[in-house]
Formats: sequence, structure tokens, C-alpha cells
Amino acid sequence: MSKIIPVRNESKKETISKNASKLFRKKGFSATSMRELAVDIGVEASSLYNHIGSKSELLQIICFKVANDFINQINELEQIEIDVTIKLEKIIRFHIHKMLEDYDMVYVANHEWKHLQEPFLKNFLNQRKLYENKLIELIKIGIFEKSIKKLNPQVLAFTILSAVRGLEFWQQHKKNIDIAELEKTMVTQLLNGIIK
Amino acid sequence: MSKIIPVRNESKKETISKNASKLFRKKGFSATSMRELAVDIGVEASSLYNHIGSKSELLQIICFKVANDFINQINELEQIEIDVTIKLEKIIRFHIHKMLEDYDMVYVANHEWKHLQEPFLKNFLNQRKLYENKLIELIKIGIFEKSIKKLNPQVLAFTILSAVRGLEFWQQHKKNIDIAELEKTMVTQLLNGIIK
DNA sequence: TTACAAAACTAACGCTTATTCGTTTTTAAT
DNA sequence: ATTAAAAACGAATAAGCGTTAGTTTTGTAA
Repeated sequence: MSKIIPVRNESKKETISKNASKLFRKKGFSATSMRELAVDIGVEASSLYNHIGSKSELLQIICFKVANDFINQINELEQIEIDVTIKLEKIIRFHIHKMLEDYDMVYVANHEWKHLQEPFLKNFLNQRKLYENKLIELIKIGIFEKSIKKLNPQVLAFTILSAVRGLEFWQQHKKNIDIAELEKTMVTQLLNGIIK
Repeated sequence: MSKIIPVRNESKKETISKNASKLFRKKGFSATSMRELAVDIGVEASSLYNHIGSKSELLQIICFKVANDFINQINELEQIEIDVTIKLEKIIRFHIHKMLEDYDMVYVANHEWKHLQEPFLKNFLNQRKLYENKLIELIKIGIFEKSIKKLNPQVLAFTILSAVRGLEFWQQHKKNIDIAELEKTMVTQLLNGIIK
């Protein structure tokens, strides 16, 4: 008989979630079977149900963990009194670090959330919209304070989010690009542009 | 008995592909069943196989149609002798227009390509890399000519691609944002930055 | 050592899946 | 009206799905 062995001080549920993140990212939520997940962990599929409620629950855990991390960060940022442009820079850098640390989970939250069941789907999209709106508000302040160009704040926000959400590419080029250069380049491009 | 009725001068295969694009986008490739697709078209699932070879073939058609469109555009652009920054602007605008015209197909090509079977998967990724490399080369020329800032060309290229690939958000905000403003804002942000 | 709970196992359920088969209906050309 | 091809159908297939039930093994504490 095999066993689920949690690494470090993780619970077994966390171990399963981590493995699920990896598979959901690689194969997609729908194309990943509980039997595959079980093989990956080294246990029978039915044994997983001693620790989790359902396949769907795994997706919930992943998506809301990520959503909360981002909401928390932007909430903290709101409290601090620094220039808007510096806040934007911090947000971009946070996205880059999250994508580095929790690649699988962030990827799944970005790409597989549509397979959440109600009411979790609505809930997740509300969280997302909340985050987007906070970013838009930040940009509006910047425009008001004349530190940011007078452009459509919604588009500016979505472009930043699209750019950082697309950071998956970085995983495949880890060796070529070092993280400090990545950060510097993206922050410069998104905030200052690329044309001399 | 029902029938597959092609609109305009499309073939029936094209009609099926269009419908498949819509469903693959909404539900994902794996979560879309041939029965659902059949219902959408108004026919029995088995009847589809008079026109297509397999579910997988539908994904191939979609992904390679999109890949070819983008490759063709950047190839044409290579021939023209205009400033690099104007080429970049044209590329960004082309992405915006494609996302507007063929939303479902472009979305599927961007998000569901991983479900392609070999050798199509490798083939598609090669096409993608080819496109990315052409964009990187363009940026390198710009840096050499000193019209573009000396930053990591790979990161610059991927950030632009991430930003335009994320243009899905626009579909949900069609009413609020008009396309001319969208184009202007994104081009300005990505090329000139947002800070005054 | 005994006893209990946690967590593994095997086996199965009911359902859905993509696809195939043989047949019938429809369409279009002679 | 006759014929042949195209395209629909219903039924069936084999495989895979998430999940449950009942049972056995394992780990822990008295």
C-alpha cells in the first residue's frame, strides 16, 4: 500500500491541491481525471475522497487561494501613502513574484476558473472584478493627479493585467531571462513605454 | 429531420467549425461534447461525422486558421519598408481587429491549443515560436536603430503579445469602450508608456 | 495488547464520452 | 421517373468518468 506523504508542514489536502494545480495547468481541469491525480500522488482514486469532497472542490481551493492573495495585496497597498505610479510598479512586481512562486495555482486561477460551479463561479468573478476596479480607481487617481496620461483607465488597467497574466511565457524561458531584468523591463515598458 | 444549413457561402464544415469555436470558447475543448455541438447545429451527433473526421480535427482547423492569419500578416509586414515602431503599431492594431472579427477562433487558438494531438501540437507551437521570433527580431532592429529603448527584446515581445492576447476582456466591455479609443490607448501604453 | 480512528484498498455504480455501423431519407442530375 | 450520391438517422460499442460502499490495513494512544 502507498500513502499520501505531505511535504514540509502541509496538510494532506494541501498536498493534493498542489498536485492538482500541476495537472490542471498541464492538461486543463476537464481533461484531468481523478485517477490521473491519484497516480501522480501514488494512491488509488477513491482514497483521495478521504481528504477532499470532490474534484470541483480542488478547483475552488486553488482559485480562491489565488484570488485572496491578490486582493489582500492590493488592499494593503491602498492603505500605504505613496505615489500612484509607485503603487502600479509594486502591483506589477507582485504579479511577477506570484507567477514565479505559485506558477501552477496562478495559471489555473487565470485559465480554468470557468469550470467552477455556482455559486463559486459568480463569487470568483466578483472577486476578480473587485480587483480590477481597485486597479482602475488607482489609475483614475493618477490621471487626476496628472502623473498618468489622460487615457481610458479601464483599458490601461486591463492591458496591465493582461500583460502580467501572460507571464506564463516566463516559465519556459527561466534560464534565458533573470527575474530582476524581467521586472525592470516590464515595469519600464508598461509605465514608461519602449520608444525612446 | 433537421439539416445543417450553411450561412452565406460557407461550406458545412466551416459552419460546424464556427459553432465549435463558440462552444470551445465558452466551455473549453474537453468540456464540450459532440452531442452539445450537434444540438447547437440542430442535428444528431453522428451526422456530424459525414462532414468532419473527428472532434480533434475541429480544433486543428481552428488553431491553424488563426496561426496562419497571424503569420501571413507579419510576413507581409516584413516586406514593407517602414519604421519599426510603425510596424509594431500595425501589429498591435491587427491583433485588436482579429480579436474583434474572429473572437471565438482567436480565443480558442490562444487557450485550447494544448489539446491538439501530435503532430499538430508540435506544429502549432512551432508556428507560434516562429511568430514570436519574428516579433523579437523586429524589436532588435528597433533597438539597433536606436528607436527602441535598450531593454530585453524577448520580454518586450512577450509583454506585447500577452497584452494583445488578453484582449478578451474587451468583448465584455464592447458597449463602454469604442474600438478607436481601445486601439489608441493600447498602442500608446505599449509603445509610449502611461506616465507623463 | 487492545481499541479506535484515519486512511488505504477493491469493486462497482450509473452516466457520459467519441465514434462506428447499418439503414433510411433527402438532394440533385439524368 | 430513375438513379446515385450526400447526408440524415437510431442504436450500439467500448472506454472512461466522478463518486460511493464496504472492507481491510495502518497508525496512535491508553
